[in-house]
Amino acid sequence: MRREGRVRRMTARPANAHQARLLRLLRDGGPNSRAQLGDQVDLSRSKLAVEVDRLLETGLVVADGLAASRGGRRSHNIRLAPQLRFLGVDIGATSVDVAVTNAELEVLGHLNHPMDVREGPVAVFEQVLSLAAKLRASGLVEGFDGAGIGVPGPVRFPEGVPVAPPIMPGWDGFPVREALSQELGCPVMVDNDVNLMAMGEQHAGVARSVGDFLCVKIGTGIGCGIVVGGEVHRGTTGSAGDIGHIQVEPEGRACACGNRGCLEAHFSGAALARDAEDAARTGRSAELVGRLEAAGRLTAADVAAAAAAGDATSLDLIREGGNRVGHTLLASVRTQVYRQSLPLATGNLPIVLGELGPAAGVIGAARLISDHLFSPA
Amino acid sequence: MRREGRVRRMTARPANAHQARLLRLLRDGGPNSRAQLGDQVDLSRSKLAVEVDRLLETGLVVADGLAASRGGRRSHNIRLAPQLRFLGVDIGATSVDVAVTNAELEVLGHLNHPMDVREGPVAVFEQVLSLAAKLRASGLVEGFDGAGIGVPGPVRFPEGVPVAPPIMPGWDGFPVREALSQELGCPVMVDNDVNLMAMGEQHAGVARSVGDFLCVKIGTGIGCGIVVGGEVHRGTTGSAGDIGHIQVEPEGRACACGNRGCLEAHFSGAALARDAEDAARTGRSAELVGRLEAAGRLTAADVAAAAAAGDATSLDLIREGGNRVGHTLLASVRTQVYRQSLPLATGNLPIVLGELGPAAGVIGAARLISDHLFSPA
DNA sequence: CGGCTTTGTCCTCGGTGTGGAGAAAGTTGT
DNA sequence: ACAACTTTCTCCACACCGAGGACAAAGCCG
Repeated sequence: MRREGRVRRMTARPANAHQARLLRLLRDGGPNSRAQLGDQVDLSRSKLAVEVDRLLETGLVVADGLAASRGGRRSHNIRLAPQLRFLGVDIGATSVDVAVTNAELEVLGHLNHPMDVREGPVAVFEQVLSLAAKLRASGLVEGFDGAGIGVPGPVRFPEGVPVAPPIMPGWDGFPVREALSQELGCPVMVDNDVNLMAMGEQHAGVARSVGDFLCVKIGTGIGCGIVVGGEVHRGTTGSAGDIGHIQVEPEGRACACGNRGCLEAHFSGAALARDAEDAARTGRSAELVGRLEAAGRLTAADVAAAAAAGDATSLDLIREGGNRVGHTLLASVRTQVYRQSLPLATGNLPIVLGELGPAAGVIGAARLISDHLFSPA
Repeated sequence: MRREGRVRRMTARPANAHQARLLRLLRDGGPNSRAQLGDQVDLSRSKLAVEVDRLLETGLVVADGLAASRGGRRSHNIRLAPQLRFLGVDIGATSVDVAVTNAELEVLGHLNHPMDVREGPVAVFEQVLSLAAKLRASGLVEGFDGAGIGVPGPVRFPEGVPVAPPIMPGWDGFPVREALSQELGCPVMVDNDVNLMAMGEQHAGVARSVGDFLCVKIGTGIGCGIVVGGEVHRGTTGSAGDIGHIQVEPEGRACACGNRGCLEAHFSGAALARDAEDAARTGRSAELVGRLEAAGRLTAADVAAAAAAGDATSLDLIREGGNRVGHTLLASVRTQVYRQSLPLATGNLPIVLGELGPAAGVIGAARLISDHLFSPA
């Protein structure tokens, strides 16, 4: 006997492409009347009714009252089952984000915890599960119907396993998908964090209704999500967007990956150093002023050292760097790109900041798993 | 009454996706037995028989004797109608290539004629039609069932119209597809020449069975064909692969497009100059030796001037530049790419020369139109 | 020449989607 | 309040399509 009040988790999957299509329409467009759905799918009314009825039987969608009239008899509203829950996990280099969404990918709860990814998969997973438990305890959710997870490095997508990740060597080959699926008892999909950020902005952010775009994330590392024809392009090895370690300066600064002159080592580091010198000159941090006078200039390493020594300004710089630098950075990127390319190519090429911030990753993760579950079995 | 000996041109189109699939299998795999086709398409024998019979009725395919036994009753061979003919046209900056192929895209005849694309669409079309007439006169073909044409610049693909092409300003907005279709009396598709080169190498060249690759063409200009998941990616404006006018040197050499420091202005020009100095030092060309002694160094402009003055070596340099430079160039590109990227990304990244040479463009053009015609109407 | 395999054809049968008829449920105008 | 019109939903008959089995034809092998 089923315990009362207990919510059955999603077991069914769409039986065919039509049902999958309907589920995605309801996910992306929210509740819809049967008639509205009919306008969008090019099926006969009878066929549509059959498919909707089957979805109702499986419990994936539920009836939701009557829709407003469009001039005649009112249609019945349909929506995705309200108790469906997806878990979105975004593992960054220095923190993990965990969020729970409904089937329409609206974030119902979101937690963040600072944590170094280099502590390894076991420790990070413990943290992820503890955050997920906290969300569960809040009463928003009794269980998860699926989970998406992003990691800061290349992923062999079909298996959900990181491969040769430069900034998280301990994760190489760790069966992320398999392990998390075991722990949570639900389907899991794994992807690169920047790909998920791209999917998040595509679903609910600045890239809504854009079919082709690049999503560049400048954080601890630099990565690039590539969306072609509405689909994320991962490349054979899952490293298609791994632009952080392209060499931009032949004999440049040493990088964590072992090479010299990587984009990542220069670009994000240099920006941080510039900001630190600013802070020193305006006297905001005695610690930085001291280091500046001693060395004549500041580097990213100085900021890191000052932060380790407890300097609040440096900590702020590191923490907020991404956001604060954003707008100036954007202007300079725009200038460079527009000057260095043909007007035809850039004429309709907006370069803008993402609008979801830290939510992009977890929303993208939820979308990843929903795309997986809302596809024919 | 139909005149005797006259070949009816292709009028039918595949009626559904299954037929389209079969036509492409026959195009790419040559004649096949019904049984072999059955192995590849996942249809019941009855269904397959029906679709093949319908294709036979339309005349798109013909029976072709008995296949070898595979241990039991021998199957009947099927092949694409042998009289089908596609015209492939490749308009380069300094010459036009025109070839005729059968339905399996085998080149039956190929003509080249030096010609400056800047003479404009009317003059170039006249030349193309004259070359096509010459092929017709050779008896290989009585008419064309479709034509593909490549032009050296961005194309608005659905309409088949060049847009803002830097090296052929007179072609901007000229209705290439419409005009050629009128003249030839058959369906025509238009694309960028580098995209067609990529399709050619994909069909019959070095990129066979490769789903994702870039095809870089270094000629008068520099362009890049982008193939993602087996499909050419053109971008919204058709300028996705237009890398020739990316600025690589902030205050570099002036380019025909009006900017300074374009990849195209530097890269191909510099290589040419290096080769010219070589030629001068080894005393192969008195003209170049003179210019070298006068100026201390040689530039692409010097080579052009020497060629204009009738210097044979310079003419050869310009004409054969692409091929001869190929291998050295390739080595240097390889070195740069491999050093500047992560091993994961480049581990399985061959960088090789195309193997079709000047045939790549026309084969790609034939493939473009065959893809169009061998798709559901 | 007899068994075995493969291929082609025919036929039946179940599933599927279309489109019409008609009822149910609203809106608008008088 | 009522008539006329619109929209939505359900039911049903019908055409079509494709799968798969039965069987015949054609070939191989010993």
